Amino acid sequence: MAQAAGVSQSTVSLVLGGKWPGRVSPATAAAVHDAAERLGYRPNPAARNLRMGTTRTVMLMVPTLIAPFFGSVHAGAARVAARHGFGLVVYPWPDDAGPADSPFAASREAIDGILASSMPREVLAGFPGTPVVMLDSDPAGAETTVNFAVADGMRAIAAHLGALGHRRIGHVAAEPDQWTFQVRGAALAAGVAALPGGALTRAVTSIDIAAAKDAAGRLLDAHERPTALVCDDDMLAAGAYKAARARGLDVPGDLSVTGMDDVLLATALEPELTTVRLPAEELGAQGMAALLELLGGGRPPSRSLPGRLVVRGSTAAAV
Amino acid sequence: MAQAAGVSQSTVSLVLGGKWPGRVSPATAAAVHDAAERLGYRPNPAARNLRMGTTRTVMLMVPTLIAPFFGSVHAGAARVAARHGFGLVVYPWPDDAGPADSPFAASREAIDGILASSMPREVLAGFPGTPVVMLDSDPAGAETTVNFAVADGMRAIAAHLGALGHRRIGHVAAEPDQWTFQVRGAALAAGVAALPGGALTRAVTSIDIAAAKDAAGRLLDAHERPTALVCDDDMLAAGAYKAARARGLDVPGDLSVTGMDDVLLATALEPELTTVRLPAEELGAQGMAALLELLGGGRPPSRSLPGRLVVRGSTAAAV
DNA sequence: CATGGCCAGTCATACGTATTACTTGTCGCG
DNA sequence: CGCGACAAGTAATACGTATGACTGGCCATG
Repeated sequence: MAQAAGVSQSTVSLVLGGKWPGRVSPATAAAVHDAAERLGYRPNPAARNLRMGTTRTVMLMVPTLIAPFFGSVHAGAARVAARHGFGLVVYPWPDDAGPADSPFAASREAIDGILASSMPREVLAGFPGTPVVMLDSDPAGAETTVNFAVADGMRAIAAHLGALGHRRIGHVAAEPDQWTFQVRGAALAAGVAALPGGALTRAVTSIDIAAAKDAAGRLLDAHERPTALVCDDDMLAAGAYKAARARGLDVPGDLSVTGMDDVLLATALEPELTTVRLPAEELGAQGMAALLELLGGGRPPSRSLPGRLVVRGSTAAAV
Repeated sequence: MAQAAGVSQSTVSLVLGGKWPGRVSPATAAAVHDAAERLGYRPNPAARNLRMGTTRTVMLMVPTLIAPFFGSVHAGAARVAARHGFGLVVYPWPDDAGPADSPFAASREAIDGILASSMPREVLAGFPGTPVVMLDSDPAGAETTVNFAVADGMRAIAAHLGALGHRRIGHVAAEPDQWTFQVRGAALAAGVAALPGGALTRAVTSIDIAAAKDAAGRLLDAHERPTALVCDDDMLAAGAYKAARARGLDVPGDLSVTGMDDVLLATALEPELTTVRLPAEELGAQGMAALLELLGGGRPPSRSLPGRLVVRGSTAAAV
């Protein structure tokens, strides 16, 4: 390449690196660019970063990409990473793998940092010393976190239902192994307790439509049937709809239902779901920004992003 | 590191590389591993690949990761890539970006190959000389492709509806800018033509629930209302459900509806959707396998993966 | 005319690993 | 004892780029 342009390798580097404007004459620079074009030459990025000992690649760890929520997180993170010239490898954590036999064990050294969304802290054990920003996770840890203000969201739902006259409220709860679901549960309990005469019942389920249908069914079959079901996330609400229909209950005529997250599913359901919109893409973007700041030697603070109650057709006045 | 273990750098490389079993005495190997453990030392993967001029990273290009379908494709591709020690960067193509100003332009040289799913061929123009495998794309091109047998799927749907007595069939069609939708449309037309007395009407829509509702509504408001709506994908079927409900039509009592893909949404709808299951994860896995074979100097053949009709509650005998 | 400063490039080296070729020591065997 | 085979480790080099130090030419200034 150097001889093709009739200059030294150093000059090629100066031109193509672009960091030293004015360091090289326009004519020579043009010759280099021309030769590069002709040969289809591209600088080897690995060699480029060799000196600084960095890969300019970060890893996103998510439980799965099949849930659209994490697709949105990725989109936000990828946008910010790309703008800073960082590559982003995604890491869907397989259910059955421990830190040791994870499929990405081979490339675990090939990254500068980790953005972990909704992951248990243990999975980071395999990556000692790697800078980490955690999303949607317990902020009590040492790592910088970016979270949603889910407690506010749950309180807003409780207040919304309270204003509609609901008092007996059922909670279709996800298993509290994730921090966010612990918070959601506690906030809902507090919100319902704040209603005069408010009473909360709860059924726990895995995040699966059929399982949620069963759990919601248990609540609906109780002696004093709740007039509203608050679901920990939108997918669980789909199960609640099914349980209601199976019992001939109309949503929202006989039963109000709410979700949380506002993924695509929320508007696919009929009636469309009242839920709290969590800005997933913003979560990814702010998390990535924090991680890059961390990599740059900064000390980014933990943050919390507000959600917004979106009232659609699944809630109505209590009967 | 070398001196910490009391050996030469070469020996460290021999031990940690692991490619030369028996080349080094067990005692020395243990000493090296021990020192590495103590120092938290990890070989720099960039330097590792420097010699072979490869990055051991491939790029997945998808229109978006927010659609669960592409999440599944990614999962399959990531699994295979990881097993071969390849990193995988994901590339959601932004609607508004041309090849030039794409957010990943900066890292475009940092990859060995491209796996492009459901992407227009033009986006590859910015990556001359890079090995490519295309998924869900026109197999007429020069690249190796891995596709679904969507034509078979559509014919299976037509036959299923035909067996239920349906003759007037409406097609809620996605815009035919993607190859797969052209094939789906043609195959459905052929399948309906094969039914005695079969008649097909068509309304085109963007892939959006509200737009699909409008398109389905147009078909349902026609003089001779179709008794079944065939939708080009599951999300469009959600719109068809809405159009039916808005007109007081029961699914499947008054109207049968089918989708294609079998994403999560299909079982979240009520009634659950009759659709064709396309093995998205398998698509990603086979595509990645083909790409890795290509990178290894092979010439992988193009393939087509069969779908499978999944009959659920949204289809019934014609009235 | 001598000097110093700047411009445009080049030289040399460093980055961290893989690999080839070499060295050293040991052992077995004739 | 002499030789070759072999085991275990090291030296040297290559990979491709970034960058600080250096060089030669040119011009302006005194």
